[in-house]
Amino acid sequence: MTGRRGRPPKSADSGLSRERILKEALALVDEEGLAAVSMRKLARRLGVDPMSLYNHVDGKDALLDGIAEVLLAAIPAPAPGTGLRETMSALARGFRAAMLGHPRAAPLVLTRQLASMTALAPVEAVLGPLLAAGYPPDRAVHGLRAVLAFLIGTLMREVDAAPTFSSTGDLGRLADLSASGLPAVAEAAPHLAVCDHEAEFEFGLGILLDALAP
Amino acid sequence: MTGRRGRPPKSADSGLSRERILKEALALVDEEGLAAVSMRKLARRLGVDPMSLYNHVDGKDALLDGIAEVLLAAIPAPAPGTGLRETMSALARGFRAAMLGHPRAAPLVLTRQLASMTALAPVEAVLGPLLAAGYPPDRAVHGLRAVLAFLIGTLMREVDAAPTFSSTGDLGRLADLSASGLPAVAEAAPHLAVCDHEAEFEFGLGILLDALAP
DNA sequence: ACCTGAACACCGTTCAAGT
DNA sequence: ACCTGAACACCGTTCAAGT
Repeated sequence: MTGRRGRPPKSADSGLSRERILKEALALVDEEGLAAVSMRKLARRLGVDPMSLYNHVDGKDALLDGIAEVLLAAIPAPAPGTGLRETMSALARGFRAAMLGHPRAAPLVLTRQLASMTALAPVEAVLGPLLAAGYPPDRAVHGLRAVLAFLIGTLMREVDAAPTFSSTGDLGRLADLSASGLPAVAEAAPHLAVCDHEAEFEFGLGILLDALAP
Repeated sequence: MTGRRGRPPKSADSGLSRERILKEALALVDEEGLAAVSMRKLARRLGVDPMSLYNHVDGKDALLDGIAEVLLAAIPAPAPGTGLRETMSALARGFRAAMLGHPRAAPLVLTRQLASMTALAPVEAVLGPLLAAGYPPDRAVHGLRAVLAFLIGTLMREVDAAPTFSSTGDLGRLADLSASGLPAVAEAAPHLAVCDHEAEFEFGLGILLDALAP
């Protein structure tokens, strides 16, 4: 019984691991934003040679996918056995909360093609009640995707990564809108110049859930 | 009358202009994708020193914003005077068509914070009929934003920039889904493994328009 | 007013070498 | 198995110089 299971401490055991790398990468994104992420800077933060990262992660793109999966994994599974509407609503809220917890990293989830199976648990949680409610599988998938599209679109805006087509709340903007010469824009200017994300989210989600789970 | 309006051909008149730069940049994105865009490569294609671009464009980020505005400007204004539902539906289709015409550039529109007034024309076109139909301004803006969020989310998926949470149509995937051990996922696997974008778009848009413009 | 080229401070990744 | 550092082929942008 030598302990250590055949892993002699030898020399440069830096304690690096995929998990530690992803955690530090997420912290870096939270602090400095996506544009600031580089393999070299991340290595510096970990006190390690840049090339060491490649022993645990497949390159920069795989690193970003990894961060996305960490975020995705934070979505809580809804309590089983509750009704269709409650389940869908809880999942949507969980998704939103997970993204708003890391707004600068959220675009990684919202804009990347993720191959992972990580996200299948939420899919199951939505699809189950839809099928149980009598939806034929193809319509259930349509419904799932419609809600997902709305979620992605709203969250991109909340996270400041999507076009508002009108404003972000600064004051000069209100004047611009009023003076645009477009009558409807001018009339709605006070509302275009602000965005209550919470209300926006509830409004859209309400429409979709009314249609899918009345 | 000297003609030439005080612009002597002098020397290195390269014929560069903001318009020519943006056009070539869009072509570059169409051909090689967003990741391949660099000031230096773009300059090479234009037969010009990289730094010359900075006389017409404010840097790489402004260049990307410029491309996005070119795309946005391609959305046709809907015929005025038609009904609420027709107007919203036409605009949604026009937006979608403009993005699908340049799928690799579309993320620039869908994921960037655009300060431009370029997009106010479509906003006016939607808001006008909503207000005329008796919507109070705040609810009209809610409706506008809900549709926009759905559009952004669906288009991100169509353009392969968003997570599907299940698949992209390859065949190994279907097997994975069926064998996932998740009963609802397995039952819906054939539908999760494919995505008829047209049908998906109509389904979601239909729900929203039914709620907003019945 | 517009164009140029050298220079600076960065990148991601390959490869050969170490332990 | 994991870590290192030199090297390669790139980046965006500043600045001084040209016309």
